Amino acid sequence: MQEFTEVVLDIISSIPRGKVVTYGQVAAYADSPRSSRQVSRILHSMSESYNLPWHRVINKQGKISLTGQAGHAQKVLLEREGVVFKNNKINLSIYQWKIGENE
DNA sequence: CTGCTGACGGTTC
DNA sequence: GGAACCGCCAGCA
Repeated sequence: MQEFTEVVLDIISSIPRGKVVTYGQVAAYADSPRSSRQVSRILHSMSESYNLPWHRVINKQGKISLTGQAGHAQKVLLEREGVVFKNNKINLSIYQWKIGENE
């Protein structure tokens, strides 16, 4: 068992292309189901310097939490990976990745 | 060390 | 069905 941050980063870097995960999923897998906020915090902090697919992390609403430029960029990145946006939202039933299932 | 903040989630009203 | 509130816990000043 590593640090919360370590686990989160590991998960983010393990998200398969064309799939997405929610903050709650990552937090739960990192042994902190209530730390969904920290997930976003880590992403924002680490993804700037690391090559992390932060755009594959969204909220439970299937939407992008960010607004404006950043949110738009994330949408574009996901669409490039084959993710289809439904009314500016993602169908989690299809694109939500099961952590630990398979890469 | 203390306190505040926050890409959110779940529950309650 | 939707809005509001609380909880949670790692970073950072």
